[in-house]
Amino acid sequence: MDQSYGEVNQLGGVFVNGRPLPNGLRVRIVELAQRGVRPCDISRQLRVSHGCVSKILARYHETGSVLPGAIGGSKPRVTTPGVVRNIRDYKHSDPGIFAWEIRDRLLADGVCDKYNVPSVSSISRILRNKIGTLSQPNHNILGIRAFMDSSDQMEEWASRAAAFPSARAVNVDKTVSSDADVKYSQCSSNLSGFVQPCVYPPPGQYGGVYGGSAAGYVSPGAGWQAQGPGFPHGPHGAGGAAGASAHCGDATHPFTQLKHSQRDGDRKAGGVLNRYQPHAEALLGPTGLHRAAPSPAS
DNA sequence: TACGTAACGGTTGAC
DNA sequence: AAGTCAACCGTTACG
Repeated sequence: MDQSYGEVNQLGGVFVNGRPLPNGLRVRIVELAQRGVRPCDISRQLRVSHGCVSKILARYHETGSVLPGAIGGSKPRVTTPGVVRNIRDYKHSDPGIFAWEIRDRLLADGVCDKYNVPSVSSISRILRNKIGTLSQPNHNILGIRAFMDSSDQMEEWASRAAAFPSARAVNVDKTVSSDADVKYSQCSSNLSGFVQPCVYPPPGQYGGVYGGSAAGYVSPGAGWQAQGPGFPHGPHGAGGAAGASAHCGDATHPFTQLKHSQRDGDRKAGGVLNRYQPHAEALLGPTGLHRAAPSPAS
């Protein structure tokens, strides 16, 4: 994390490998596209690779959000102690109950919703590895104590196509960058009316770097990411991000664009983004940058 | 030439 | 505390 940030692409633009373009630049891309500027021209004008322009526009059209997805983090577990306890109760009250019946009951009883209910296979595993052992005094002999082991949760998630509600949404603002405003604080644009370029926090950041030529590049400091805590726990989401503000010119605006998006299909299909956040639309507030008719896939 | 996208190398954050 | 893993990123190259 040194000053070594920043590389220059073929167009002379500066970027940081692995990090999202500043929101301001992302907004700018969408703005230009809405004005009818061709992607190739946007690419040249902003010195952003056409692939990136394509991705951002595709993402925007698909999800209505210009914001990057949440980077890093882990999936929230679904087999919480409470859920396991319920499963155990169901099993005790009806030893012959099937996993799928337990699943149904978890939903029916409101223990879980469709987004965080464990898969049948997960329930089976819980019954086998946890509940089963709990009722068998000799389970220690076998050393089967892996209660809520990590492999479990991963497997659960893998088997679970369902999305996890707001958990993901909340993660968005962590990548909320700020720099943008430095170069792209155009409150006048119609898009800016919806989304204020967010703030990559503090000084020394990377901001101002983007979109310019390499010559204009000022080695950014380490403050580039003032990301909040990870999504599962952090005060993200509408609340968390609402607390943040974005600068637009010398004015500050509440940052509200929290909409998360579906994965762009980079390497893996169906990123967590979409899985975690079926309710993302709810977060696309009036101030969020949205299309006329956002239609999140799925 | 313009564009979509797979591959790649990188960062991030929870576990 | 450090390592692993699976998300995400933007660039590049290819069709």
